[in-house]
Amino acid sequence: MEKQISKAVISRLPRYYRYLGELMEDGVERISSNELSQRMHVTASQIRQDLNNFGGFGQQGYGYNVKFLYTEIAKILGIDRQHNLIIIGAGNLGQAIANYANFEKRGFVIKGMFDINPRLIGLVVRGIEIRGVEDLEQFIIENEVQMAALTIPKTKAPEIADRVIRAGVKGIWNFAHVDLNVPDDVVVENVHLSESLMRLCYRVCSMQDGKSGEKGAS
Amino acid sequence: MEKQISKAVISRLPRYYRYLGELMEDGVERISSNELSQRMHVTASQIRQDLNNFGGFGQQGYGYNVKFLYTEIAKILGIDRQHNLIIIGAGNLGQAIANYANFEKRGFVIKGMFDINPRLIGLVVRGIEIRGVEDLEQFIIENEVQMAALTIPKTKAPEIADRVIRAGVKGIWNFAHVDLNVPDDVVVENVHLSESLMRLCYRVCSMQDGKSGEKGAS
DNA sequence: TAGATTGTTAATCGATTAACAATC
DNA sequence: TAGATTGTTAATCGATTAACAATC
Repeated sequence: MEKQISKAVISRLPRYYRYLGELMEDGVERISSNELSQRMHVTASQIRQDLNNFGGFGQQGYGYNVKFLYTEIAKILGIDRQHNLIIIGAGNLGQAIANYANFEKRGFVIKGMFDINPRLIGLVVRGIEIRGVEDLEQFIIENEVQMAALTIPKTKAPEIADRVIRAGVKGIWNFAHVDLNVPDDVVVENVHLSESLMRLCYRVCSMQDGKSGEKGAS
Repeated sequence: MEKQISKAVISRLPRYYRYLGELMEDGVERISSNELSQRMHVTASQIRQDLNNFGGFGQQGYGYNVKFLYTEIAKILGIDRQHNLIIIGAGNLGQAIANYANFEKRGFVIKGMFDINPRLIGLVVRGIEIRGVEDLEQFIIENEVQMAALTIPKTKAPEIADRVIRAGVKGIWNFAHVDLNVPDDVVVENVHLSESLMRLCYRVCSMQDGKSGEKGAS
């Protein structure tokens, strides 16, 4: 059994990936953990520690090759492969995700969109036809759909989650304000926008109530 | 100087709040840390520890009064007060936020929406007119806007952030894929959707590569 | 009172940071 | 070789969990 990587480390990887992508665009070839740490406002120690969970990507006296590290992190995250995705809930949020072009660059292919609203069914968003949820199971199987984004109300989410999981979906990107119970071999990534806004609210308020700074990283 | 509350604690408060709200809807009057811990899949110890950062809300032998705790957490989060909000970027994501009715329940009032696209300017979303960004500063001052949601491309975000901050905004809800540099008295809450999707991807992939479970909480 | 459950201290666990030998 | 910077171990720090006295 391989060493377990902590969730804290995983959640930092996409940010490293983003910074490395920008460095590549700027034509930077190599970078030291120290330089990167200053740009990212983290410690160099943490960067080296994080990366070494997955292997020695650097070279003493030189640092890290930006391009190489970029592709290695892509491999670690699994975004070097293709992932078939569907979006359930074709409202504004669902359409926002469908329209977000960058996802396709990272191997995420939006295979279909679904809704229960008859007015939306048949519409085409970014070349993707909106379907009724009747077709869900068959579509998932036929298109080897691995992940589903749930941009639907919390009342519908648990039932729809069960259905897509039974049809073979392994990852749920959950925007509904509810915690989903899923089997051990399925993962849920929650995006609870209202909770995010409340956290912002807390921080704004405690700032104004005179408490100086804050603890912890963003 | 008051004791600093760790970010980990803060980020759990909205979830407690959500569960307590649901308990209220179900007509539950009191709950013990133990019962709540089972529903939420956290330890009872953590619940008591978290709440005691802010005061003794419970009663020995009884537990916690659901309604009381609910309103106390609202006070802690600052969502018992009104907060004026604007949305900059009236695309799908901006509109999704504007349409999300629940925010208004929690004291968040969307005062205005802004965009640079002339096609969108003048349109009305949920009773809110979309304005051009020329009017930004004046609008913020006149409407006592405290927070701004940035649903714009990463290229525009830093400049717009600077402008709203200069006009008095204290909290930025940042959906752009860029890290914003802000003064000490301004807070940024990031919602980086692409990073969230990458985390999901990692977890789906490592699940499939045979590694059994995971560490840490969602 | 007896039972239940909190508030809080102490123990454990994990994550971050510091330090430095290895090595390019 | 000398200088730079990693990989990695050890030290520190913080967060979570366990335990239990206080108390309703």
